[in-house]
Amino acid sequence: MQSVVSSAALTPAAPLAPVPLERRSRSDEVYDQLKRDIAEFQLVPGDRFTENSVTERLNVSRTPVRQALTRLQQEGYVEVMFRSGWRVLPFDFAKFEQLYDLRMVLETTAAHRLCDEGLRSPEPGNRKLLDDLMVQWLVPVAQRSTDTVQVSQWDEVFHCALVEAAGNPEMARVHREVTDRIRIIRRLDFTKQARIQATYDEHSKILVAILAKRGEQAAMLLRAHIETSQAEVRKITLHQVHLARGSAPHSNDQYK
Amino acid sequence: MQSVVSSAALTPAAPLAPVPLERRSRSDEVYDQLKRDIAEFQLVPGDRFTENSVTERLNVSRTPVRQALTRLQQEGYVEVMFRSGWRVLPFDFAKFEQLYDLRMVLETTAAHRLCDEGLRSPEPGNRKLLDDLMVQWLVPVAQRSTDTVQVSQWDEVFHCALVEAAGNPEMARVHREVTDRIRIIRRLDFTKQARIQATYDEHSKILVAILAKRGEQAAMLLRAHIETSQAEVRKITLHQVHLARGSAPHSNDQYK
DNA sequence: CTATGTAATCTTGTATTCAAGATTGGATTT
DNA sequence: AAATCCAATCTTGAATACAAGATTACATAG
Repeated sequence: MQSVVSSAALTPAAPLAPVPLERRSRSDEVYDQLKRDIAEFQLVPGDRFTENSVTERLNVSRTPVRQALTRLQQEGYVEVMFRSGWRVLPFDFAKFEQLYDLRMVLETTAAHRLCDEGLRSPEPGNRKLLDDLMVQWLVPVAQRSTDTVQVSQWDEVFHCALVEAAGNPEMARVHREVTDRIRIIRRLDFTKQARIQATYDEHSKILVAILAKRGEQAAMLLRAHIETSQAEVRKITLHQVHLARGSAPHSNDQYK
Repeated sequence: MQSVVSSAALTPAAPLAPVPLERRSRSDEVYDQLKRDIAEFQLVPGDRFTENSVTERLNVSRTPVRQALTRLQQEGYVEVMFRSGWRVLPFDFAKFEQLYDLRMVLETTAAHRLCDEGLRSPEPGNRKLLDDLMVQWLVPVAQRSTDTVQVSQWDEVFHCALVEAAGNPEMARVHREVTDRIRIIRRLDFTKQARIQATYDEHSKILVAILAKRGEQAAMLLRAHIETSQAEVRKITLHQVHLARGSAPHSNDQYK
């Protein structure tokens, strides 16, 4: 029990990717479910709810519910009101602006590094990430998807893969957290067909620039791409939020 | 309402500063205590321990202990082994490299923005942050502190303030998390007097460059400054860790 | 009708109990 | 002596019980 230290302390932690079968606890299930509910407006920003409402709906005890809520609170999705219930944090547009900005910093940094990669190690694994993106986005117009939900998800994957390919897993992790946080608002932006075509066009340009090792151009295109989304966010109204809520498969009164 | 929220998000989780006005639960106390124990080598990377050992030492029930441990697990400090205890994650030097790298990206971005601030809003509050730094670091050699612990803490504050002054609270929050994560290794780097003088010199140069709105130079100096620390990290040996452990006020066998 | 005081009901924070294995130490067998 | 089996002991995950207030519904007084 005692001097495991000397040997263990130098041993690098096990690689994250091949974690052999993660143990999924009830807390994890509840966490994922609640996060989904928030992103899909089952739980509307500003809404108040109690631990028991979740308990009854998901049919688990309060313990895993509380663990999940604590995690979500830590990550900035909900807040607890002492002995007076929980609520989904109301929309904070300033915070979304900041998150979009942070996203831009991380992604443009990644773009630059992908283009300077000749100076570093080639990283075959990351190379494959990029190749997959090429295959998916550099396609004839006729082969482009028209499914807004589909393209919205692919868009997330595109940007995450870009950062992951840059080779700093911690940076990628932070970027993924940011992606999670803005998902709720990003979804409202992806309703128009025009945005879909623009997304294909812009992603293509970005990939071509990276392929040509033109870092500054790639960064500039990314910045413009993200700024477009950011501009859309500023047009989001509470009315739209309400509409999205109505379109949800189930109303949220099961939380009341 | 949301003022409470934003203030919470803006509250710097300073090393020792108690979070103001917030309701402090037992879980929070345990969380802080355990985090301190890890940063100060009361709990050594690789060490295994049980929930009950913490329970007995801090004289609280398992519930708040578990909440604190769950948080620490989420943040990458400890891991749980199913029905077989917990352990402090062993040193992962690759991860420290990545965190230093991320830190560099955030801080150089901040430096650039502080220099381009003429184009943006002046932000009087952030201006004061910078002024305070000037007062603290731009002093005659005779007035420099020689207390390694003191300077080590001030160094953290310096870099955090720089990022905060850049005006993106979310970016500052992420930077603060990174700062927390590398504290354990940073401490080992700040034992030599020579590093202290170098720190004063380098911080001075960085501030002067920012004052002169020379963004590229400021970023370059920051990069060099952080790379120096990063290089020191590569020299850290387990022997040093063991020494640091021995110098801790209490031995850690109270966890056994 | 309005305002107020109060008791019943909720709600979260913490402690305790129960469940399902994992670990361990020792007796037993080969 | 070495290996193996088995029961007692630990350990975490989840459920439940209890504590300290916060909220609410309602009766009552003005």
